[in-house]
Amino acid sequence: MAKLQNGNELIFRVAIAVPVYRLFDYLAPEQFESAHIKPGIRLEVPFGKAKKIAFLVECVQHSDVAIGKLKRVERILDEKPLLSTKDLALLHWASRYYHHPLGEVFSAAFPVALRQGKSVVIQAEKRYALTDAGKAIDSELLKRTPKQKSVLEKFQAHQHSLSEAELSEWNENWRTSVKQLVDRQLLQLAASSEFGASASESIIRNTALQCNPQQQAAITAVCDSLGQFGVFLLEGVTGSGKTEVYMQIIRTVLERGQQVLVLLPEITLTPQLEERFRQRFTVSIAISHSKLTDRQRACAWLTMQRGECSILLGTRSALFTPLKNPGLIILDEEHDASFKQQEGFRFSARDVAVVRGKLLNIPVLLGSATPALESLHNVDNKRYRLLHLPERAGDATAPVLQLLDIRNKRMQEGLSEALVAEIHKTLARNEQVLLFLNRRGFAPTLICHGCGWVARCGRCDANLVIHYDEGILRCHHCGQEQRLIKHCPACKTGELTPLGLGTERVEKVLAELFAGKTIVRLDRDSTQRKGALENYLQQINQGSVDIILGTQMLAKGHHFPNVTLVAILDVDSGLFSIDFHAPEKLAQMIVQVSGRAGRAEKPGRVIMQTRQPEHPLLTTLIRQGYNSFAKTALAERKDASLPPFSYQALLRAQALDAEMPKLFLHAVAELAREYTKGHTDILGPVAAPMARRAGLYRYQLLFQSGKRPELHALLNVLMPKIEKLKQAKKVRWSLDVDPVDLY
DNA sequence: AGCACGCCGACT
DNA sequence: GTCGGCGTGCTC
Repeated sequence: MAKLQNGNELIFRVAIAVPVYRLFDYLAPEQFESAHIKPGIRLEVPFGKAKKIAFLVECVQHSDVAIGKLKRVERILDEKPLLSTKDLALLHWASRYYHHPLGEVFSAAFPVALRQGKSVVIQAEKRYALTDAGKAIDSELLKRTPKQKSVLEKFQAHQHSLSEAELSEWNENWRTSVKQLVDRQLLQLAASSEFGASASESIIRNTALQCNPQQQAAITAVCDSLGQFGVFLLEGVTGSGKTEVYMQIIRTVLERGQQVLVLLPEITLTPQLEERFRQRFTVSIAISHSKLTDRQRACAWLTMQRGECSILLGTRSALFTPLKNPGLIILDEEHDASFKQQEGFRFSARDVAVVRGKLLNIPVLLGSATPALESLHNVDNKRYRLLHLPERAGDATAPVLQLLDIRNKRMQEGLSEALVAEIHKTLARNEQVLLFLNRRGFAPTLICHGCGWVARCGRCDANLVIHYDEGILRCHHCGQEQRLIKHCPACKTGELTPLGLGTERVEKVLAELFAGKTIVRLDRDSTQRKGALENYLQQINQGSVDIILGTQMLAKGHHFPNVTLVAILDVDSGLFSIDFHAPEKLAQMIVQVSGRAGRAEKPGRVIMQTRQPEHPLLTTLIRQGYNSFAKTALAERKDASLPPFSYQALLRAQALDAEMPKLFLHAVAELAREYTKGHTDILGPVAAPMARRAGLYRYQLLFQSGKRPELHALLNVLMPKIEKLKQAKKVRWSLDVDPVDLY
């Protein structure tokens, strides 16, 4: 029934993943079942020369486009929408809030396979489990078939089934051995879904740990609020037992027959948590992050959508996964900047999670040892409820933080004599040392001792970083590389000298100073190889490593129980950034790195080398802790009318031409001034902190208002006009609502 | 984002 | 005389 009663054709208004702030109208397909026509269904439509997948937004009777120009929907792909009405409302909200085209927002919510129009019938990946015979057998009996023996041991070490993906992650060549073990009836194909454990069957596998009163209070607070919206900020230092709190709350949610979405900032953190969850819960757990194949992600998405799986563990992009029976959203390490998407649809997974929780009427649990200032502010204004875990669980004591004044001290490649002595003492006690330096490579600068020439990137406003191991100079911003040169290209005579410190360089001096000790360097360069990080972590935890040296990567999640001394080699570099977020990020980094030490019975110490021993950020943090720092920092933000006491949106523009981005933003600023009525400040345009990157010149324009509605009202009128601006066609531009870094 | 249309340089 | 460079504009 394509015709309406009045003789007009029914119009399908759809969203398509193109960077255009507009929906498209189509004629209804030749034939369709009107009962199936619900917002959110996927359609195949002709678009320009190509066919595209579109998402139905609404059906209307009239189109502003001449009827003759309308094309017809080619095919209806779904019998019913894959997203609930509430999740569709969430996407509409996100599109409006982030001023991003609805089609692209829809696209972000779907896994690639479904975005491309694939059918929802996707083969789930196989899982294998031990048979009773497999559980009972002594693996030594298989010593003549070592490959099968090791596979068997892998299964026996876990109490649960393993998926094809997990096996591949462990060892690429598992298939033959698994097949042989299946033939010997030691392994079997696990039930396609472990979910649906009948009520009589237990959801949990092993018993929960004993909780302290604060943990218990947190568990009770969230559990009492199940079935209604509320945001909880679970603040607990490393080792305070946040994960145990999560697991006990999850158990209650599962017992209610509901699902849980757990978001983490990084892929590297998923295996640990997955393992703990699998040890605890019998229900099936889906995983979703960018290192998985499209099929695996689509599979995780669909099993959650159908309610065949109870827990989803994923990164930022898993936020939009539909839940048949939503019960709870957990977002761990909520302060982490990785939750903010930094390109395209620039959403904050934390903020969208809160809105989703509100729409679904379920609680949202945010966890961190170092909550974002914004979240603490939301506690102050009663939007979030604080759940505090002040103590370290068990007997572990908190590490002692101290500043090491290195002014006028003799330094050897960034290491003061005092620090070297401390490292020696620690190693003598057979304990591990962890050194943190947030700069990879050998040295950040190559300078000519003769004429002052510096190796610069030809495409960015940045110096090339020396990577001695690879014999190259590399730009850390655009990735461009060139061979490491020996002679100055400018004066031809001068000697080229590395200036500054990177992890490679510190590693080299450590090898000299602590000859005979095992040193492991953990940074993006040393862990590029698949499985390299896991390998190193295993070595470290087995105690075969004495000194661990690394970047950022060390600050997140991994625990090093035998580390008793942590040193932050260069804390000062974080003190002088132009970005107002820098002190917050630095304080979080210090506390997070500190959390790596002193977990077991051995107390930990944290030494920070500084030339600013009186710096208020450092002294407040050390003497009074993160919360006092946060109070001070929030007070400063308030005085300066910075977020969270004001609201920002940053318009960025870049182009090959040096002038166009500035001209474009000037035109926008001029337009904006016509509409703002003084409620919103228009700051700039100014050159971006890195004015040129990957060959493109970059400018930015900041909008800031004390009232969010004012800011959004301005952006609402501005965006369509920006799109039509003639200068807009000569630059690449993007809007970033609530920017977290001003680069 | 794709993809075609369109007006200026080195090739059979 | 054409092939093709990527600037510009459109997609219901």
